[in-house]
Amino acid sequence: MKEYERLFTEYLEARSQRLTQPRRLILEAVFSLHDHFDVEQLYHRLRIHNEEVSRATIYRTLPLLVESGLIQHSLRQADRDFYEHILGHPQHLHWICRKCGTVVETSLDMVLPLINKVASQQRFQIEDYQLNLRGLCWKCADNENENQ
Amino acid sequence: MKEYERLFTEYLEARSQRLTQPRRLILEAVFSLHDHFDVEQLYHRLRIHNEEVSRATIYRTLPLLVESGLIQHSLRQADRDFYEHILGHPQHLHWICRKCGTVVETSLDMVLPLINKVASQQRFQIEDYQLNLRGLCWKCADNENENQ
DNA sequence: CAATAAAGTGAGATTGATTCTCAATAAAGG
DNA sequence: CCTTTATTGAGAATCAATCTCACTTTATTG
Ligand SMILES: [Mn+2]
Ligand SMILES: [Mn+2]
Ligand SMILES: [Zn+2]
Ligand SMILES: [Zn+2]
Repeated sequence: MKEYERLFTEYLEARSQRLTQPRRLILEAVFSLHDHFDVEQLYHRLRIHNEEVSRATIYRTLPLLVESGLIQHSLRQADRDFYEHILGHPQHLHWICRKCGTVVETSLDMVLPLINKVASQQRFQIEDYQLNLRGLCWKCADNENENQ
Repeated sequence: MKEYERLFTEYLEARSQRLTQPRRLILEAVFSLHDHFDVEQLYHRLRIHNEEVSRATIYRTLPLLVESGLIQHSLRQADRDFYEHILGHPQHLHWICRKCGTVVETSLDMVLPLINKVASQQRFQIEDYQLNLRGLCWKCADNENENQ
């Protein structure tokens, strides 16, 4: 049994909830993706593999995965919420191009200790890191200059 | 003439746009607020002062203020976009309590040089800083423990 | 293996922030 | 004034996210 299955089961059982078939399918899909995803992408990913789960169930399951610490809501783009699994993934910065939508990740190693220090100083329990920089990637910046 | 008026006028004129009465009212309201605000708050702020501007115009003006560098879209909370004016305000971190909604700001002085360095390395033009940490403030964390 | 209770699901309706449309109005420049 | 161009307001439209509720799974018990 994979670790994320064990953790999710534990989380659910502690609250008298069940690891049902739809939830298991969503969990597997989430960990099969290695990129940021939104509900629509997850929905189609499941359909492609003939694993039909309703959108409503996806919308209901994502908060459970967030609460259990397996995924994180880390971006908002094009009026949609994007998630990514975080189990085993170090926190990072997101560089989001407002024009082409590309998302680049860079290390937070230099910064995380400082952030955690501030957190403990004010006794703040961090649940989600949303450390996002929006602007123009170099390609799109070059294009804007060309076309004035 | 205040600096933000001058800057906004310059921005508009460079694009053959006009500093109209509604836009001027919105601009003044934005700089009269010293906190994060959303469209609804701005709308009511204006109404209170008998300065009626339609929501549509507010929604149309905010992107202009963002583009001109006077304000920033820095938070999303309770399904709403929140802005704050940034002219003369140093960038900062946001600590957002998911339970009571409180937003605390802390300095970015230690971190900003590192971020800017990474930005120039990858030639990324930053337009908005959305450096947000979500979780529980100490008060809400204490409450959760009390009530198990 | 039923039978029962509790938790979960899917389809479709609903909500609500944001965007769009378009006729009417305001600003700029002669 | 007059003309041109930009802007506005009211209400309709959009669409991600949430909610409702009858039906289905799952777990438990005898
Ligand atoms: Mn990421
Ligand atoms: Mn702020
Ligand atoms: Zn780009
Ligand atoms: Zn709180």
